[in-house]
Amino acid sequence: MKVTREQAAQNRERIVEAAAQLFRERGFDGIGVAGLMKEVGLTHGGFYGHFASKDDLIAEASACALKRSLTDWNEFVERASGDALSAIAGRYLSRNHRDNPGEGCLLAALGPDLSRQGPAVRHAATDAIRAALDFMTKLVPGKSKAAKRQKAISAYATLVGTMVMARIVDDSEFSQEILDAGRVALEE
Amino acid sequence: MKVTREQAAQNRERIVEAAAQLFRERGFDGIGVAGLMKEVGLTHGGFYGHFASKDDLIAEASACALKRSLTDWNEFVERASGDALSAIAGRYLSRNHRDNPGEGCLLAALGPDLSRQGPAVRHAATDAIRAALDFMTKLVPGKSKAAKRQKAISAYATLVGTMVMARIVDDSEFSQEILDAGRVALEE
DNA sequence: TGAATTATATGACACTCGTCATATATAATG
DNA sequence: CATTATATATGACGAGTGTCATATAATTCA
Repeated sequence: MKVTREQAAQNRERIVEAAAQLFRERGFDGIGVAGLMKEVGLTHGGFYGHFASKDDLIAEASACALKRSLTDWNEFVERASGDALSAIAGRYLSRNHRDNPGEGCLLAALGPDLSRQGPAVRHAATDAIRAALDFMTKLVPGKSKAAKRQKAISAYATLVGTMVMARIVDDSEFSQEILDAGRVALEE
Repeated sequence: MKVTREQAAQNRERIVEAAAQLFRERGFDGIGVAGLMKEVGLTHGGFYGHFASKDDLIAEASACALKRSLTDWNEFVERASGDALSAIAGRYLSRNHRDNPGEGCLLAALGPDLSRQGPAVRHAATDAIRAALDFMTKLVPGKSKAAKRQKAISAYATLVGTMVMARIVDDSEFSQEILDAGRVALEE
């Protein structure tokens, strides 16, 4: 069975997108090549026509997810009335984001797992984090450029850490308290 | 080969401690039962005399690591001259902690992986997080009890998120900048 | 000392994993 | 239309997984 060049390219992209979602939902080890291809409607053998290895896909899917997050942030900010950081925090620290890691922030869904990956993955993630911080530095209030950057970094870290904690906790009231505390901290 | 009751209990504890370290270093899926027992100097079959399953061990090792972190914090604070939160932040956001996840904070090493675990693990983690936050609430400055608690939660989240980011980044200068930003944020 | 208990060792089980060689069938090209 | 190129399918490989039944040997207890 062969398909159009166009169709093939489209299949490749569907694999990357499915991977980006499933990795965030189940972890890099939580879904295998076979299961992934099945999800896209293909058989596992065809995988290696598109990617050199699973690690290769992990790098690409990670970059894809991070890039997507940044464009989402851009959208929120443009639509937002009021200060930009609160707009982002409101979206990021929502129950919706907490309960749907597959479509959310890669760092909150796979942060520690990323640091255990190979050089390619970590480099892609580093670039994306840099881009996100550059974006955020412009939004954040502060006297000097350095102060703004420092604030941007710590704000991002607070977002990630808050979401990680809110997802671990098995008591929904407690989880909500954590989300609220994060939002308050980013509003002063 | 049989050993003393005492020796057996000691072996069990060594398994838990080795697991607590290796899981933090390699992830829950990064080390198997066989490899773990080998590390302790036993054969893999003996594992099920001590634990009902790998999940069982994951729960116990997680609880062990979290409990240990809290007692460590207690020590730092008692020895510290100056404010307690800065003392904790100084230790937590150090290069030493960043480069040795196996002996560090479980949340920073396995946060998202914890949220994908079964009820037993998540419940143990929830209890430990509650205890850590209770401890931290006492240390943090603030007008009301509620304000102190909110501050404690966001401070913990900032610690975790900062460490997660600092570990992902593959540029050591950038990583240091992230650690510094976290420390500054927790000092105001 | 002799008998019962039990901590560990051995070895196997069914399964999943990532990877790849090969086959097949269709699109692209002349 | 004939030929080449190639996207996917099939099926297998070895290695690793968690789990467990059984054997062994030493401790514990009567």
